[in-house]
Amino acid sequence: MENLTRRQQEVLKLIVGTYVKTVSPVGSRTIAKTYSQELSPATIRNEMHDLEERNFIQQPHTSAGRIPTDKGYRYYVDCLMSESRVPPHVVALVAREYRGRIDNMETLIERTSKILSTLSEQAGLVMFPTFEGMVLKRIELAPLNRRNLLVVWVTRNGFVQSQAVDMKETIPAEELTRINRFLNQELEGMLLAQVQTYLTEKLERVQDSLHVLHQTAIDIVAQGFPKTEQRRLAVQGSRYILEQPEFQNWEKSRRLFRTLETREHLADLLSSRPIQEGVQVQIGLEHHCADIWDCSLVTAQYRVNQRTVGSIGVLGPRRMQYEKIISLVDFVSRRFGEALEQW
Amino acid sequence: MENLTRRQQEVLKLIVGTYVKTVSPVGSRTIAKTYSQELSPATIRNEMHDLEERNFIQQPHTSAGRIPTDKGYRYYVDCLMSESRVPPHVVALVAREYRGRIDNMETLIERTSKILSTLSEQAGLVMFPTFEGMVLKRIELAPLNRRNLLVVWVTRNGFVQSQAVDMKETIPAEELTRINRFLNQELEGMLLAQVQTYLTEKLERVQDSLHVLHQTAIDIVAQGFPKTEQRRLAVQGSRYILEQPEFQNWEKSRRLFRTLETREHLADLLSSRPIQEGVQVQIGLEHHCADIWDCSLVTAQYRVNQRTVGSIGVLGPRRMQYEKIISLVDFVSRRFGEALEQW
DNA sequence: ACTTAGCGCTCTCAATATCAGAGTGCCAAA
DNA sequence: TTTGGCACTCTGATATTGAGAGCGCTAAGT
Repeated sequence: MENLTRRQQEVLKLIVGTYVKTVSPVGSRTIAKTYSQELSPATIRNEMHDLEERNFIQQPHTSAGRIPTDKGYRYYVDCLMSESRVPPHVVALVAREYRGRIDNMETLIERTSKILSTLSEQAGLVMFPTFEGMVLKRIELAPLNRRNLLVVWVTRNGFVQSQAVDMKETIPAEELTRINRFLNQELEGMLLAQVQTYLTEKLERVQDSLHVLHQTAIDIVAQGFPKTEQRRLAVQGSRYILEQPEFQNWEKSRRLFRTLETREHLADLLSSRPIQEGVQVQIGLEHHCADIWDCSLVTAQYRVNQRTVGSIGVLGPRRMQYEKIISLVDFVSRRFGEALEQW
Repeated sequence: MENLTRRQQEVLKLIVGTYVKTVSPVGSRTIAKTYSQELSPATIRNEMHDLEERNFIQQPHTSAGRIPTDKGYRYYVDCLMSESRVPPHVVALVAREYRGRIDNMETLIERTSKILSTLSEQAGLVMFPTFEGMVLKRIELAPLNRRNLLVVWVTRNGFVQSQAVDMKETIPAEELTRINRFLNQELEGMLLAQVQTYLTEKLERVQDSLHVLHQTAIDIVAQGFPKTEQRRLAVQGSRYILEQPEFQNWEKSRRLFRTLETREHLADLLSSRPIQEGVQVQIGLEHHCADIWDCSLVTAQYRVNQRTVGSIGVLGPRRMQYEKIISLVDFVSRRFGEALEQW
């Protein structure tokens, strides 16, 4: 981490704070007035000059005030920002949202992204939990017609996934029942990530009369393992970003919405392994997604029974209230994990 | 329908056609040049004056050209528009999209709304099929914990819905199995809309030793009947509307996105009973949704096994190529219905 | 060595003026 | 009924101007 003098730190902090509020470049007078000691604008100007040379701040044009650069925000987030707790009304609101009857996981997830977006006044993102991270409660084979079979997976926390399988030949009803019973006996309570390897190993060990049945069962499980949706992403409140003054520019908002609608990039960003525990902040171009270079992304993973199964996040303009958003994302990720567990 | 002279009709038709292409008010010179007979601009001006008095067209300001009003578009759609078939490349593209393996209904629906939006270059909307309109294949009861039970419904065409039920008291596993078997025996192949009444009537008829079991079964079905999602709506390509020149105005786009994100209004519009068969067109304020007064909505219902179970639509600026969009929506609604059937 | 007053300079933004171009409405003549 | 012609209106692009904000630099003060 680079060295900044105490005064430079304070100046940078004031610049970020003021810019986030006013959305217009911050001049030396403004800083001089809010600065703790009496100092003339000229002195501040000198400090600002240094900060600019070292690329913490920049001028949109000659003789305008300064705005923070990516690096400036980064330093702010890492070193200057004061920790903050979510305010009581947020705690209350989140508790209220999760208290009511929630019929299925989709609703829970939609509601969570809605919570994130209304409280942050920015876009709220929630990755659906990875299927592999969940524990199987029950598996159900439902024939759709002669050749197609629907495999329905119910996890212990009530998440349901289904996947159609195209069978080479019709399987008689009785055999299907036997396979179904066999699968439930074998797999109940197992982590879904382990299901396939477990079955294959089992096949190698057991060489009995049931061999053919086992083989079919493995086939069904392999083909019927949910393929899509693993990276499904719920987005709410993209309109908030549109309302920000810096997105009046329509080329920007075009690009933003392209990214938001495709969801691929976002899903990548959210599901990439984080470097460390806790809340991640990606500022401006740090996330390497050129279409939203002007946005920052604050993410956190959530856990169910100590196991990380997905992540949530907030996407907003680079100029955002990082303290507020970070504490919000942290808080909601925990509560969301708990809600998933209890449910 | 109001009377317009042949010439007035042709002038109106040309105005709509030209305006849709150029997005700027159409003057008398332009019309005079493209008009079938030789006529001077002055003559056209007279006709335009009449059309304006009768509210088919209007001037954005004095001495600008004319643009169609809602009434003008309506007349165009009802009387002037030439029928059109979807071009071969659209037929091919849609066929290709539906040919590939589709793993679950969500994917099918997402893909359909994507088809609508890319081909129309506007927002594509697809209502999920009403659950009540589908036929039950199988019902599955999976205990989540002591008090909660997950009811999983699988329809004949492979759609899966689940709903958690809060039981007053724990039901023993064996009894649950019996209830489950009973429900499957009784309800398989039944239209979901009829399930509840059927069971209640059955209860009244049968007064045997199984009465208590039946009672519990009915309870479970009543509570476990999927409540949400009935009006779930897939939206793709809202960004296309944002790109239209008339939505550069940011107050407009703000309102538009509010509507698109809430989805409630849209779902209402799509699920309201249509006046007649086939494609519906709602122009401008005809849909009584003030937030999108500048948009038109083209919708059609889709059927599975002769039964109407949902609808699809395209939302775009009022100035749209109605021939093209109408034929597209009509075409996709049929193909989508077929895809749902075969699936 | 640090701080500051002051001055000249630059750039933006809003207000204003100007002008060409498009299009109308209407009248009078064909 | 149609049309040529002309005066009038409104927009939109372009240029001009001036006030205001803010900086850099220098020289003087502490």
